[in-house]
Amino acid sequence: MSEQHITPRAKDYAQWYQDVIAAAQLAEAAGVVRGCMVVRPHGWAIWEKIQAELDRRFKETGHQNAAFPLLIPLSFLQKEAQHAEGFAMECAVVTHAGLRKGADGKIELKGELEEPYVVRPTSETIIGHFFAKWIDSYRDLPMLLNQWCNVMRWELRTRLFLRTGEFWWQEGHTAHATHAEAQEEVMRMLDVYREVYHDVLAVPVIRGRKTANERFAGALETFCVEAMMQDGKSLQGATSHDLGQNFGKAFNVTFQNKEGVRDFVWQTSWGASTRMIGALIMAHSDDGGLVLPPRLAPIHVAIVPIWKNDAEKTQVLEASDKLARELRADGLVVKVDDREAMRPGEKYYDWERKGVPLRLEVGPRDVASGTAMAKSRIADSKDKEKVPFENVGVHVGAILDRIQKQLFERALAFRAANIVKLDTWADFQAVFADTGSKFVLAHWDGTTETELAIKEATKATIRCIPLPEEGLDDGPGKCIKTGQPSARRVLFAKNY
RNA sequence: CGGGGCGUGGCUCAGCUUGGUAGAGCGCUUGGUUCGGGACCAAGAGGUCGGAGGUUCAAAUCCUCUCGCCCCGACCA
Repeated sequence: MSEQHITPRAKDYAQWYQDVIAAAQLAEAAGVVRGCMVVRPHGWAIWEKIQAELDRRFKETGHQNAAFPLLIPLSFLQKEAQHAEGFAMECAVVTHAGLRKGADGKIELKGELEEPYVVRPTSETIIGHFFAKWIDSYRDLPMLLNQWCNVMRWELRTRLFLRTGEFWWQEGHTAHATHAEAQEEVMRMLDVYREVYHDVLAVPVIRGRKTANERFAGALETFCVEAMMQDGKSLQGATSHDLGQNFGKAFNVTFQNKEGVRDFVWQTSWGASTRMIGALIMAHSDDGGLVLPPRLAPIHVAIVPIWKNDAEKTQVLEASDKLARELRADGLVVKVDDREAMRPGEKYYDWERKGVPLRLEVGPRDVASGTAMAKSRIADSKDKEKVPFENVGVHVGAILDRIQKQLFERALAFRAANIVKLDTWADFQAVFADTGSKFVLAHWDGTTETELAIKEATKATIRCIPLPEEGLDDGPGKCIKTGQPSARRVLFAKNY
């Protein structure tokens, strides 16, 4: 409603990001709770769409949803040493239950708990506990669960959607009889994430394996999908972990195999969070505000009626409502913007900053000609096209499909223009000078020491070791920093 | 958690140096005129100046503490 200024990307990318979120009313800092956010209805509607797309695919691949406690006994966290170490610093802890009125009349804490609870930063431990209870035979496997929930990580520095104290996500947890089966699951879910990013968010991603240094605390291997943002930085879009038997051993999750031999289960976990909304914003949005791919847009079409007097108003509103009814019959969400106090131009800006993919203008001239003026969110403001009232659903559907496709292609082209293979340290440093970043495919000698030295020197990190299927490698070479032998190129970038 | 910046009607900010009863623009409400890319006129409503304590006859302003937000770093995904 109120006019919002959006800082241009070129001027201040971080400020632009915040402005887009505010202008589209996606979320805001809670303020009263440090580092936490309030997701406003428009933001949550996008999340619900993402959830629906993921959830459908989880079910199609045999998973069931369940729910586990928000609070985890502190002792659980301690059972897997690496895991505990990895999350120790960011755990919020519940130490008291109940309140009472103190001597000064103020509310104070009452009963101290014998064993404190940790507010879940992730649920491997508590789910491990229940897996141990539920799994006894190879016939109980595989166990394929997922939960949609919120988690808390006490981050020192937060940014809306990208890193907040509390965030919403899904975490899949599975147990298998063999390592091979678990490994298959890890890749299957990684591909689910890739599919949703490509087909729904219209954001191209690169699948890869994390280095030991970047691995999930407690995992054997961590895989990820990495997406390029418009400033050339990378954002980890989702992760899928091969937990090996680490949690099986920590929580004594065992089963008897066909031969009657007892063994620890092989587990996986995989997750994607509200951070996906951050990826969406930074991949597609522009200086005019939010840009949403049609498949995620809570509102697909905004119809703006244009009138000068009551007679025209009646006429254009009637036509607009009719169009809306037809489009809704096709399953689209349509708003007829009949607000009296606002002129058409202001309505255009309003829907644009909210990311609505398509606007239809319906004025007296349009009613006379039986067509509406259609304006795609990603087209130039002068670039409007006529859409006939007749079979409007077919035409609008085609335009929305086209926008979905254009967004993906635009993002893909941007990434192609900003991904480079480099073989000299000087070139490498030049790319990451100041605040610069691209996707750099370069050789690395495989040691954590070199990885950290490169980070120290350039702030770029190894985002992943791309899977062979990504087709980004071209054989062995020499490490860009040390000159030592390297088997393959890895992906470097600054990251969110 | 270290360094820096900022908290004043819904929003952007002025006022603070040099204490003296809180301002502007936008937005909002009402009425009217407008309406094909951010309209205009008129009349209104709206603020314990982030919070607590202190100094003072008097604090948005000075001092101390504290909370929150933003940026850089460290940590993290």
